[in-house]
Order: sequence, then structure tokens, then C-alpha cells
Amino acid sequence: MNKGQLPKAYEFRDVEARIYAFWEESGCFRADENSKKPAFSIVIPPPNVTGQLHMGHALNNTLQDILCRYKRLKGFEVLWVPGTDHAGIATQNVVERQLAQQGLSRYDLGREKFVEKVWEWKEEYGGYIIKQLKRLGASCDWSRERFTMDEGLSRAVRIVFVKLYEEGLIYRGTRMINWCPRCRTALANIEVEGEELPGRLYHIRYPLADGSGELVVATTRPETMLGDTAVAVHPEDPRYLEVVGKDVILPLMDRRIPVIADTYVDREFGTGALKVTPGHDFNDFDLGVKHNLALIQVIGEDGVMTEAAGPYAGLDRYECRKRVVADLEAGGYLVKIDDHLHRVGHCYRCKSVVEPMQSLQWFVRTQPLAEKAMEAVRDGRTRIVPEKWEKDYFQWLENIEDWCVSRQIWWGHRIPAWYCADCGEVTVAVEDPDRCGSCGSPHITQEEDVLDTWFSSALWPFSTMGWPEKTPELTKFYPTSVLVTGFDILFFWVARMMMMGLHFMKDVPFRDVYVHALVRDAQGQKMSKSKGNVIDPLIMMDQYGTDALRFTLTAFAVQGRDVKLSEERIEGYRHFVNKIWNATRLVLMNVEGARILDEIPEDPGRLAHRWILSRFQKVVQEVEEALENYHFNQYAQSLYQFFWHEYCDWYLEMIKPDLYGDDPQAKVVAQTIAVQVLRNVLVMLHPVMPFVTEELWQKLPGTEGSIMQAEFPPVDKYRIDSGAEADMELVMGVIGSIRNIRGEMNISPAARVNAVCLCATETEKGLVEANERTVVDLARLEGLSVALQGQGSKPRLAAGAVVSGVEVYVLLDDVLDFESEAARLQKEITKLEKELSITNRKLSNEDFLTRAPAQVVEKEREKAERLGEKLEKMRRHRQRIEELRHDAAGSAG
RNA sequence: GGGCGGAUAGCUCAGUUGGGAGAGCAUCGGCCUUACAAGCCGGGGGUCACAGGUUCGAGCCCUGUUCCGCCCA
Repeated sequence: MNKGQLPKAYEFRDVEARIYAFWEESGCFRADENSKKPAFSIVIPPPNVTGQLHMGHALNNTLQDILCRYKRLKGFEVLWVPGTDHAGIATQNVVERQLAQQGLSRYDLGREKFVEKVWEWKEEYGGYIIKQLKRLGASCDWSRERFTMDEGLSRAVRIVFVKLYEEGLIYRGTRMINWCPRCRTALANIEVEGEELPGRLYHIRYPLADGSGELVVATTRPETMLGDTAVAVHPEDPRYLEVVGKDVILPLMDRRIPVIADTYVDREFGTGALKVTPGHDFNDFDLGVKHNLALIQVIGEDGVMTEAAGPYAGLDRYECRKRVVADLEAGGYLVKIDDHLHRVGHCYRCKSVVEPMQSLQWFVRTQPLAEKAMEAVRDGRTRIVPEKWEKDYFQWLENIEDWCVSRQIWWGHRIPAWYCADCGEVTVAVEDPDRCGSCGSPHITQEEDVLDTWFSSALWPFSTMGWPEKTPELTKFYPTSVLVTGFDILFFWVARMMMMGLHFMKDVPFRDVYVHALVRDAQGQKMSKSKGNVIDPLIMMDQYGTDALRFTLTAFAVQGRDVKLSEERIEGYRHFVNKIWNATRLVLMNVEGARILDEIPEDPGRLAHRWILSRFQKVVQEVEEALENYHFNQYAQSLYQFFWHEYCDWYLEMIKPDLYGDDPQAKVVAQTIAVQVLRNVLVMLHPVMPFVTEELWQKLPGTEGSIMQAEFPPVDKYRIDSGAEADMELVMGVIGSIRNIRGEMNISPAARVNAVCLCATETEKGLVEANERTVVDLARLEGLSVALQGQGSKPRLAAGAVVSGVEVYVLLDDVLDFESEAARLQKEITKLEKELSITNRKLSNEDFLTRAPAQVVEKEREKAERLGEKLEKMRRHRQRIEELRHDAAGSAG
């Protein structure tokens, strides 16, 4: 790539792919585990291998990439481990759907063939999201890409399983679990999403067995009555005191079941009488255990009614509900049906209604692991940012239940347990055994179930680095520096990584957890395909460029608030990319062939130079502080503000005369500072806008290699110059006041006018004089004369303003419109009067004077003085204008 | 039912020890000004949800109310 001239506009389409390839070839992403540099490491939240990049991924990975690129610039050895997750249920569902199109089910293929098919699918389509991450610019170390079902990771899973089993932290048992009849597998509790849906509350009559009356129970799921083994009432409910201990006859089934009393029953709900179905409800199950009730399973694993459902056996659960209701009505058992909002559990993968049922499954005993996970956050070994998420973290871990880890699917890590046909014992081992560990019988068969995908994800921070081997990667990069993730997987993933990391590595998996928000649409709605409000990051990248998308997400990534995204915002920030491009273009046009200085002179002389260098220093500090504290929006906004509204709007405009002029000394200083500030701004912008900054970097003089290898601008405190900033403020104020007058008085930008500055002090006079050329250029003046107040007369036919101590007059002669000038002045005076009265009110308050800090009082006094003087000057000017207006009216009449 | 978060300009939102209400976008007016019309210059626009309290002083701290969102049961 040649240094020098740029095309007129930034054509990101041509640039992005080329730049990314350049990075990959240059090896900039690769982490050296033997490096002497301090380590910075991140493991990617592995996207589902079936996944397509959505805005959540785009945000998540942009933020990670910003941190990684920033730390590289700061001299760290950065490792960003990428990879994908085998996503057991989700992936299996995808392949099953494909088979279904050919009229096949996974059972038609059998386990082995089916798993083979999934692998084929994975090889063909699985890497898609990796390509999309590259498109986003992610600077992952692709040489270390991992997949949760890789050989190494699978081995880690086995070892962990076996160790936990040996330690008694994994057990097999019969418990109530959530069952997805569609996926035909057990789910962990947190894999069930409760959704409030309009449903019905059915009131059903249960006659007392002794014929003395009846009980009316209310239920949202009438089909489960087939499995009822009791009716429960509150022991203190006066309505039911008589019936406790009696039996009722279960309608349709003709079964006698007891009426029991338990304080669990909510007297306010329904009729206060609760049908008890221990086979299909968590609470009822507990009641069943407590009261020694029978448990009848009437709904099967496929969602079809079992033999125990008598005449309803073989019916789908929903069909059964219809039939039960119809039969109840026909038999006179149905009292009424009310509309009712009801929370229903859905499978988080396929959204089917889950069925609580009793089942034999494998569980992780989580409590001892959870204790350590909480301790590590409590004592600060891991910090959660923003802090408010710590509360959720603790709350979940405090109430944690055992984790059901077995899944009745085929795609995943098969549980390393073997059952003996002879002695019935279980052998759990890392290496496949050929005989029973207990009796030595060769008649053993492996457990059919696989492990929950999150079981392997929980090991991700160390399994990806080669555990259980003691690899140099683990030594150098574990614990990782930070985990960047959305709050939706705080429990699924973060908490479990904490548990596993602490247990197996004896150290936390990450120092910081940065929890970012969800991306929503402009109305704050969650993006979803069914709502049709999805903004596809790939389309956005196509239309506006990757940098624009990344910058938008970053600028809106405020801690603790969701990112509300709309296409217009992305389009808006594309303008910023273009601005960067064009500013660089201007600079390049003016430094071509020039001999730029190696060092900026200690005193560059001109105010503009000292000012921009001072401002630049402050921005460096702001940017560092923002990134160190995960204030991504502040990072983006600081640079946006500085670059556009200070560097471009003021600095570049102010140095144009130097750049275009023929003073070689002034020229080379301006070139040098313009280039150096620009170069360093590009470096600071690089983490968020990697592509355009790389492209421009390579065009700038004095650069080599990739911007990724540049050094983050160091802090030069001596460049901070508050005097220059204050002086500049006055100069900008003078220019601003003239522009304001021009704008309000409708003076064409093409018209050159004269202006006068009457200064209160010699210092001000000297300052304005020194910057006369700048004022003339930027305010588009014909000429500017500067004098001390009192010396020389005030211009008559002029519009005026006051900036600090300087009276500014724009000479308008015959074009001065007294009406509009009077109106303009009145507006300004009213504003000043209002401000002054507020300040004076404070200063006349005895309590304020005695109780407020002296500093604050002094500040108010100064303010009052300043406002007073300004007001006085404005009033005098208005006075003159009024007189002139009067004279003009007089002479006209 | 329990917990958490939010309410600031037309829109989206910043505002970190309580002492000047701000940005971007949108809007209005003026401009082809030798980097950029994807631009430049200027203007207008707010009872900081409501009601109390603490304080010399509250967008910020405390209490209550209303509305919205999320999590858990």
C-alpha cells in the first residue's frame, strides 16, 4: 500500500476483507505463551455451532475485540481464545428437522449413524459463525480455535465427570425433573423458561365417598387429574374442617383418594381445595412425599397419556385435556371455567411446554461448589461489573438446586458410566472399561445419556488451554483477565465456570466479569424473528461497513442499560467514519513530500498547537480511564467529540493558513503536529474501528507495519496547558460571537465584513491580536481591528456581543437592521438577567454565605461580577442601538 | 407475591464524591467556504415522572405514589 493520496471516499467493501487477510497473514492475532510481556486473556463465550451472527454476538464480540486490541496497544501479550459450542439439543434439533424433511426420524438411523450425520452437518455448516466473527473484525487467535467436542475438551469432560463422581459430587437418582416431550430429554431447572400465558381455570366437582357432599377443586391442567392421589386443603380453612381425613371419588377414574390438610395450600387461590398430582408437579411431589401419597405417572415421555390414564391412554396430552373436560361436563362434574393468566414452563430450546415428571437422572451436587463460587466474588478474587449483578449471582447460588446433567439425546459427551448386567453395579471411568469394575464381568453397557452442553462449557476457560496437561498456556494465561458476556447466561454459564474453575484449577476462571446489556430494537423490544424487528448485523456491515456498526454498538454500550439500536444510528456513525477518512485526506494532501519533524518542538508557539496538544493529552487519559473501567460509551464519545469537534472543526481550520502558506517553519510544525495527533487518534480509535484506522495508518507518513503493533499514546503531562485552553476558549468565543451575529442577522457567508474587538485588558488585547488571522479566517471577516476599551470610539452601525472582557462589534453599516439587532440583544440580555438574578439570590442568602464552602461562594461572586459586567456592556450597546433606531425612524419620517 | 432497574430536549440517552442541565439524532434558518453536502455555520427546544423530606443548595441523598421493563416464585 502506497503512502500518500487517498480516494475521495472510504470504500469499506474493498478494504475490510483485504485488511483482515493482512492481519491473519501477519500473525498479529497469535498469542505467544512464552512471551515476557504481561498477559491479557479472554475466552470467547462460544457461540452455538449452529448459530448465525446476531446483534447480541456483534455487541459481545465487539467489546471483547476492543479490550484485546487496546491491551495489545498497551503492550500486553494478548490471548483471545475463540471457538464454538456443540449445543447438544439445538444442534440435534437442526439435524432432526433436516431428516424430517426426508420423512425420517433419528430413530430410523440409529444412534451411531445419526451422530455421524451431525458431525457431517457440523463440518459443512458449523464454521459459518466463525467466518462471521472474522467479518466483524474479531482479533481472535484462530490457531487456538476450539470446539467443545474436540478430543482434548472431551477428555477434560470425562476427567471432570469421573473426579466429581469419585468425590461424591455427581450421583444418579430418581427425582422430579423437567421433561421436554418434544426434545425427549430432561432439562435443568434453569433451562425452563416461565412464560405467562392466558389459560383457563377449571373448577371440578369431586364427590365425597360417603355421599355427604363434594369438594370443588380448581386446576389449570385438568388432564393431570387422572393422576391425582389426594385433595389438599388448608388445615385452618373453616370451609373444609369437616372433610379432612375423608375420601373423595376421583371423577372419570372412579378412584378413592384422601383429603389431606397442609399449610402449603393457598386458601385464596381458586376454591382453596387443591388437587394433588405427585407425578406431574414439583409442589405436589413434595406434598406426596410428606403425606406418603402414591405417585401415578399418567403422561409419558413422548407427551402421550400412559396406561395409567385408563381410557385416555394413547391420547396426546392436549387431546386428552379436551376429552377430559368434555367428559367432566357430560358427567356433571364441571362447575365452571374461568379465564386465568398462568405461568407455563417452556423448553428454552424448542419452546414446547415442559412436563414435570419423576425420572432417573444424573445430578451434580452443586452446593459445596456454589459456596466456593460465592466466596471468590465476596473476597474480590473475581469482580463482577457492573456490581449490581453480584446480587443476582449470590441470590442464585444461595438457592441453588442440584444440577440435572443427563440428557436423553445423542449429540454430546456420552456419560462415562457403564452398567453391569451381572452385578448391577456402575463403573465410572475415564478410559472405556471392558469389564465391570466391581465384579469383573464383561457384560457391561455404557450409559445412553449424554451430558448437558453447559457441563462442557463450564470447563471452557481451562479446557481450551489444554487442561489437564500443565500447559504453558495455562501458566501464562489462566486465570483469564476478563469474561465479557450477557446477563442472560450469568447462571447458565458464568456461575458454573466459577464452580468448575475453582474446583479443578484452585483459582477463579477470570478476574473480572463484564456483564453487558441486551441489544433491543429502537422501541426497546427484544429482537426476535417472530416480531420481525431483527436488525441483522451482516446486512448492516454490508450497507454501512463494519466500523460503523461496531462504533454504534460501542457508543450505546452504557453499563446497566440495554442497547436500543436502530438502523439510522448506524447510518449516522458511518458519517463519522467518513469524517475520519476525509480529515486524513486533508492532512495527507498537505504533507505529501514534506519532511515531518521527528519530535514536536517543546514550545510549538502558536496557540492552536499548544491547545490541541493539551486537549489531546486529556483525551488520552479519558480514553484510558474509560477502557480500564469498561465505560465503552465514554470511550467512543470522548474520541468522537475530540476528533470531530476539536481536531476537525477548530484545529485543522486554524492551521490551514500555515499548511497553505509559505512560512516553512510554521508549515513544518503544523504538519508535524497535525500528523502526530491524527496518528495517535487513529491508534486510540483502532480498538473500536479496526479497519478504517488500519487503512489510514498505512497511508500516513512515519508509520510502518500494522497499527495493531503501534504503541498506545503515552501520557505527556507537560503538554497539558490550561493557560492555552483558557486562551483558546476566548478566541473561540470571539469567533463564535461573530458567527452568531452573522447567522442571526442573515449575513451571507460569502460577504466579508469588518469587526472590532475592544478588550478590557492588555492581556486580552495581546491575545486577540496574536490570533487576528484566525479570527479573520474562521469568522470570514474582511478585517479585524483590536483596541483597548476607552481607546478609540465604539463603532456605531454595528451588531455587538461580549465575550469574557472583550466587546465584539460586527460593522454592518447600511445593512444593519436595528429591529433584529434590538431583538437579538434583548434575548441575550434577558438570559443574562435571569442568570444573574439566580446568582444574586444565592449571594444575598446569609445561610449560603456562612455555610457553603468558601470556594463555592467565591465562585458565585466571580460569576456575579462577570455577568454584571457583561450585562452592563450589553445594555449600553442596546441603548445605542435604540438611539440609532430612533434617529433612523426620525430621519425617515 | 418477592427482588432489581428505569422515568432528564421531539427521539435515543450521558450526567461517579450534592454547587454551571448536556450529547447524538431529528427540527428550523443560512451556505457548493480549494478534506468531507455522508459536509460547514447558526438558532430554537427541558417544572430532570409526581408528592413530600434532609440541606445554605437536590437531576443526584431519604420516604411515598404512578407508569414501564426485567428476574425469581
